[in-house]
Amino acid sequence: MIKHSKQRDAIISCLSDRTDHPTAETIYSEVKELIPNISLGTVYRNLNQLAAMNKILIVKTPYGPDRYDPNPIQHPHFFCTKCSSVLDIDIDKEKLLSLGKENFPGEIKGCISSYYGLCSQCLKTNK
Amino acid sequence: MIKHSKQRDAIISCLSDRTDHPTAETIYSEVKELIPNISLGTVYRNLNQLAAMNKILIVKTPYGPDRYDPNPIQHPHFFCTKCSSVLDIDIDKEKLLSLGKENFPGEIKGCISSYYGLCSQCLKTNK
DNA sequence: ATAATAACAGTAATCGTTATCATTATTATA
DNA sequence: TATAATAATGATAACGATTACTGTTATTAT
Repeated sequence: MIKHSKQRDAIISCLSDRTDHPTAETIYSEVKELIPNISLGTVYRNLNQLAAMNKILIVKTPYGPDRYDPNPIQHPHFFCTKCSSVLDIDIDKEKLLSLGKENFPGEIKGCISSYYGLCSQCLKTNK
Repeated sequence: MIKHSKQRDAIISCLSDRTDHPTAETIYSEVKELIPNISLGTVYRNLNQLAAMNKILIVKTPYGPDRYDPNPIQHPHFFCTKCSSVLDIDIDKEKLLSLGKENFPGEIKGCISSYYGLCSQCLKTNK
């Protein structure tokens, strides 16, 4: 049985409506401004709980700490190797899955796709 | 300038010709039978060095420790959620890349694709 | 043979994350 | 509304995987 908590509320409201896929540490330091004595463990505990309830997504990164996504549906991400930003990348999930299912003898339940390279910002300033 | 070492030789020969994508710990305990006083740090140092020279691949897993692949060319993997085995899955890399390139404004340099589900072994015994 | 130095074993330290535990806050029930 | 049950908390310790350090050993160039 789940009980209401202002910490969880603050974490959810910090994460929703953002597209930058923050780390737990980032969420922690932002929520800290509203609830100064919140602890990092509370942030992790709630993020894990929310992910277990399918309200958010944990985004595993090739390097560095996990990032968190307010969109709970698994979808592909792009990792900029220059500025480390994490972006959504619009790819039809079914196409990715069917590519896997074509030649695999087991049962494919899902797919985590991570693209990497330079984001459009970095591509510009790189010039 | 790189110097020869029997430890590195043993690590390479342990990893080559296997398809099970062992962890550093697995490689460590197997090489230990030939070189009993080898240390885990040496295994990690050499695996990282070999990966930096593009002789092997480090396979990041959604959960658990990294795995190592004697095939240095980045390619998709399948993770069995039941037995934790890591398998190669035969998917055309170019198809995956072109799916990403279609609608992305930056420059895509590569793609790490991780499929998961039940391997054929587990699918059978699951019945 | 000697000198230079890459690689080593052993171990401490790091990072990101999870677990523990006594206390506090929320909710259900009397 | 008071009380009891317990979920959630803050603080901190512990964890797993990996990396960094340090004095010693092995390999290579001279």
